[in-house]
Amino acid sequence: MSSPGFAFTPRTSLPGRAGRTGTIQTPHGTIQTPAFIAVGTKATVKAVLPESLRELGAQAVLANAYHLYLQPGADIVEAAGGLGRFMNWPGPTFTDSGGFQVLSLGVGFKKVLAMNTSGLGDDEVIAAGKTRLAHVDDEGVTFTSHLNGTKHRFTPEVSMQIQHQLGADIMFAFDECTTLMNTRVYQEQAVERTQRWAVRCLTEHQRLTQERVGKPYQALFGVVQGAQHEDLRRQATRDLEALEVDGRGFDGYGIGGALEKENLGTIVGWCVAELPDHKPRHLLGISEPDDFFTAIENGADTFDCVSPSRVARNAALYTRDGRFNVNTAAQRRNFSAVDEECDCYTCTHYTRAYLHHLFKAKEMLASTLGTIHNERFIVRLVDDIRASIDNGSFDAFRAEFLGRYYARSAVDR
RNA sequence: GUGGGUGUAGCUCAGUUGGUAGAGCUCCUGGUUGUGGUCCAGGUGGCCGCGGGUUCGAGUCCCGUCACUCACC
Repeated sequence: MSSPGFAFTPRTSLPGRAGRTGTIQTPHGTIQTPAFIAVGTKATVKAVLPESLRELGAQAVLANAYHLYLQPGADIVEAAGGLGRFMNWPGPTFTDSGGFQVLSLGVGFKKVLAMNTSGLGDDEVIAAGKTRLAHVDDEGVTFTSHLNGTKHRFTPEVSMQIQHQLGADIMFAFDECTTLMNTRVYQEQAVERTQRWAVRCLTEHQRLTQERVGKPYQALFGVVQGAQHEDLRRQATRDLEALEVDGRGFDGYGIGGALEKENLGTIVGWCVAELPDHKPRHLLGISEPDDFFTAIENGADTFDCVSPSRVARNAALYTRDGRFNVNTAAQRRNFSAVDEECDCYTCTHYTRAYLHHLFKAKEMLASTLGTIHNERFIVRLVDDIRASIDNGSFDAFRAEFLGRYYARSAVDR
């Protein structure tokens, strides 16, 4: 059953593999896939104007339900006319469910190593100076706001209500993200919990969709967990795909959770193998150049990641010859572009020496120019991969791009 | 001129009863994968103003000296 205003149409397939190009149709425009979705957690891609985002080729923006619920509040965004209207982004929008915050506010991703989190008290310290701000139970998650310490409770229903108010074209089901440190037993429990939550998300989503007549259709993606375990991943995917409420299932899927570089392609492959061709697959939180090729080859269609913008704000910039820090002494008198082959606003108007100066002087424009470049670099890379699939040169392009990017001659990056 | 204070890393300073020096910032180099990120980690860098003395040993105690600074003449 097709959904009004939302559809995915595959175009070209990668011979012998799951990779493909295609088009996602949303009420606010189309997305050519594979595509990189810019992250604007708090209804803004930090440091850049929406006009700049559009100019650099971003096709869509992803915001976060947890952050916008806390500030300014989902009702405000709704009253403004929805996320896109509110932030002046006319194109397609996504919202994440807040599920990831179960992890990032909970055990603290990569901040706490090998700590057994079960059975700890309420205010346990999870790292030097860090107090655990989220606790999971079977019904939902209790958060302590990182802004003002107030208590909040997210359930699948609450997340869906918030996301419907935010009004993004594509929403994600509320899930529990785990780490590779969790035990197999815990991973099983988390997957089961995520599945039960998925049913509730879909049910609430259908209820809200029917209730909100006249509003643009909002698509809902289920999220696959299961960490590095093949049986869990496959079962979780099958269970999600089998779900239907009132004759309607998920519109697409997110692949989330614990992923390592080494098994990323394999894990995406397991999930994709259990999914139908006519629904898009979003890989959550990935943006390293080699990861794109691997994930796309194995069937991922869209990506989102904070890395390009976060890293840019700390002076790390991408080039065809690898990433480098523009705030190092070597760039002080370098009057060439960040990347001579880049067509972004930053590279066509400014020099490394100028960016070096802006970063050293802690000027705001440093973040803006750096982010414009990094977002463009990543968007373009994925665009180029898409083009390479369409014209049959994927493997050649991969070999050329990665060979150069990771060559690390290091001499004059 | 007299009396007091201060001289320790590029900068601002800490150095306990004497046991061959530390912090923050700067500087240098990394890192950042569904944003708890104006952030994290590591590193370079000192004949402790200078010269004597006491002591096994002095940034620490004593004498002298220079510089800066405050107050009073």
